[in-house]
Amino acid sequence: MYAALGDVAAARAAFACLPERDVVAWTALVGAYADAGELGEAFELFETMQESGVRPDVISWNTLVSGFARNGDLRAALHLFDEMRLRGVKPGVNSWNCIISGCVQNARYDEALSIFCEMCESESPDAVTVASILPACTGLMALGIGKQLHSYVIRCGIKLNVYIGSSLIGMYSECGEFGYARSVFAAIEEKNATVWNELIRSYINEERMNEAWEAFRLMKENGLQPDTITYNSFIAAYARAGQKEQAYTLLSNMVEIGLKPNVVSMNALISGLHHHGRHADALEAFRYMQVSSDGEAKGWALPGNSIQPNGTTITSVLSLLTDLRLDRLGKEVHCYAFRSGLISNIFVSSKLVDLYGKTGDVGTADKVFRRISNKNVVTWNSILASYRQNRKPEIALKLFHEMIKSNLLPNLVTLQIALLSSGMTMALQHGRELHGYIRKNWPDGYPTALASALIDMYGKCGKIEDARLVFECTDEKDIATWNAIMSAYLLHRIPGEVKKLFKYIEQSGIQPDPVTFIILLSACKQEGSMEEARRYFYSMEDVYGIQPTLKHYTCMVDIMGTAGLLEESLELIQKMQLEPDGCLWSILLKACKLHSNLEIGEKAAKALFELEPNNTSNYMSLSNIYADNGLWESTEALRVAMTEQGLNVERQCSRLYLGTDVHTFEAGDSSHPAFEKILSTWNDLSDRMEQSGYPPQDIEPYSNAEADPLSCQHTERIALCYGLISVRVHDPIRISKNFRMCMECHSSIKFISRDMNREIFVSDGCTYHHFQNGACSCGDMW
DNA sequence: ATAGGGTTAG
Repeated sequence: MYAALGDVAAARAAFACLPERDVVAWTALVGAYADAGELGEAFELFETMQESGVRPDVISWNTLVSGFARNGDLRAALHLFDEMRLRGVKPGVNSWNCIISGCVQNARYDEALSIFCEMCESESPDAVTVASILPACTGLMALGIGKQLHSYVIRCGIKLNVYIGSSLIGMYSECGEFGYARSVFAAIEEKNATVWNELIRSYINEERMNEAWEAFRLMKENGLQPDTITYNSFIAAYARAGQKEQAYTLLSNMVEIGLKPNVVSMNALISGLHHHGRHADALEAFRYMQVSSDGEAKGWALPGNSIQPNGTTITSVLSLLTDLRLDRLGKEVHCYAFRSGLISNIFVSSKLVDLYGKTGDVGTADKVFRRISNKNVVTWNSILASYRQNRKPEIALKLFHEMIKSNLLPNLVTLQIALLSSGMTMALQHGRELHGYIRKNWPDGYPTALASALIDMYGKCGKIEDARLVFECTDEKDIATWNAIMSAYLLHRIPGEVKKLFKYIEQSGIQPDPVTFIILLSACKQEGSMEEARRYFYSMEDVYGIQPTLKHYTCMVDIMGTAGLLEESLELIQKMQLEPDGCLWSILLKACKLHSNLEIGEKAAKALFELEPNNTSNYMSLSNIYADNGLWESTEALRVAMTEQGLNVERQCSRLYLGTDVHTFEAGDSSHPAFEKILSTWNDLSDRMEQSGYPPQDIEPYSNAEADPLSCQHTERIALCYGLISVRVHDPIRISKNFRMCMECHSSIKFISRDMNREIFVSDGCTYHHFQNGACSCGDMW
């Protein structure tokens, strides 16, 4: 009795008074401790029972197994289940039910199903088994197995009770089989609130709100009171639809009829509104339940109620703060997660890695990542994406290999990030290895999303033919596939092919997306065909119903500005319905420089620095403009202004790819073992350039270690020299650097490509240069 | 003495 009441101490006292302790008494005590979550104690009692000569029977084992499983230690539960069989105790149907429901409760649906199959070899599943395994089918969207279980229930004459019935409705409704869901509902003789809730949810899932409310009314008519879960389902529906007022009305309705909104109600509000893009409203909902640092409730809208955030809350909120780039509040939530222990929730910790990665603090992202003990694929994907987004793709690739070594299987997202990272670093060999891996794991054709990522990778690695091959071999092309091949041609400066591909798109009736037009407009820019760009730009809305975004306007300003139509560009900016951003102004600024239009140029610069006072790259581009015009004093003034504002400029560095090895050359760093050789190689080249009549190269590659961070520090020359020494003669040299190349480097590499007869690729964050025979694919425009 | 359903999340 005490065990059932959850009073462990009383149960223990009662147990101590027993004159005789049989297996039933011992097991009851073990169960009491297991229920209380005191697993260590439960296990010790189990041992003590055996030491005192009482042999555990099958129910004792079941008690222990389910105790561990329910308290989240599935590993131990599985181990005990094996141990039981090793000790010659044959598991009964109940034992199988214990371990299966344990797996399901821990969301290990695949494991649950395989144990279920094992069970079917020796036992017949009963009503409890079916009710336990059905949620696994729902979780895996395994409609086929679910249907088989349904027919098993009918065939064996198992009564369609509320447990099996509600699980079946849930399964069918989750799999989109609403008709089946309704007929199961009709077949349940004694319906309870759960069954009605499932029916309502099936209507909500089908977006039939009128029927959902009709069911709500009928539920009451049949004498069943809607409960918190009923209301939460409606709240979630309205929040997802962005209907904040309706959702809040339901909250107060709940309170009026004496129901307490719980943490799920609030989570539904937060995540629903967030998904609908109502970020401010979602944040407001969280503030209602926010807890201050001393643990006191700051103010929950409904008096007398304070709802503690749980793992789901924190996950949703972190996701929201990431989208809003509110890293300061994110840190507060991080502290809260730490204090409350929610940090051990894998959803929470993965989201934290995401947050820090997306807000540019990859160092903290890495620290959080390292401390996660139960890393899964999503955790790894988060850290890989963080490094990639923070322009450290070579670390992303290194971690990818670490992940493989730790025996975790990469998923589609992992492979996408790895391919993107390979493309970014031009790590062709990595990319090829990934391609091999993908072919091996999807022998009958891989998902289209991976095809697009492969096309992107080959394009960025300079292998346009391979990109084309993957494109041609992809049967089910979606718009992303087309965009990928088009942007590969764009990268290789073959705008004619981009437009040709778009013609196919038009002819085959595929709907282009906003990205398609960015690529198209950029192709027009490469060709300098302004009229065509205009036509595409206006056809977006008129023909395809796509609203131009800021990026499209930026392309247009770029093209028109380059063509010298500065007044018209400014007009376009002023006429558009969108707020111009820094990027748009900086493009206009560049065009103004090109045509020496100081008047509009100053307007653009003023707007730019107002918008992004802390963006170092803006100063970079302005500095480049000054430098190109020989305005050294202005460059210096800019550098002083930046120092005064405490801005740090990212160190310049170039990377050279040798197979899967990456050599990094940072500005001012002469620690490379081949330093002397690099220097002498450069001196030789310098001499040869001078003899050939190239303009004198007055910049020593290592001389300006502490120099102005805004001027090019020519790290690509160092990388190139090392490449000339170490890359096999007929292999291309691949370099990527984090800043735009300067004019001098560009012309000297052109020279070297002819003089040394080498193929050289340089990606400089602005564009992609392919040097061959003294020419560059960028046509000297970048 | 053991086992069964529903709302929120990447």
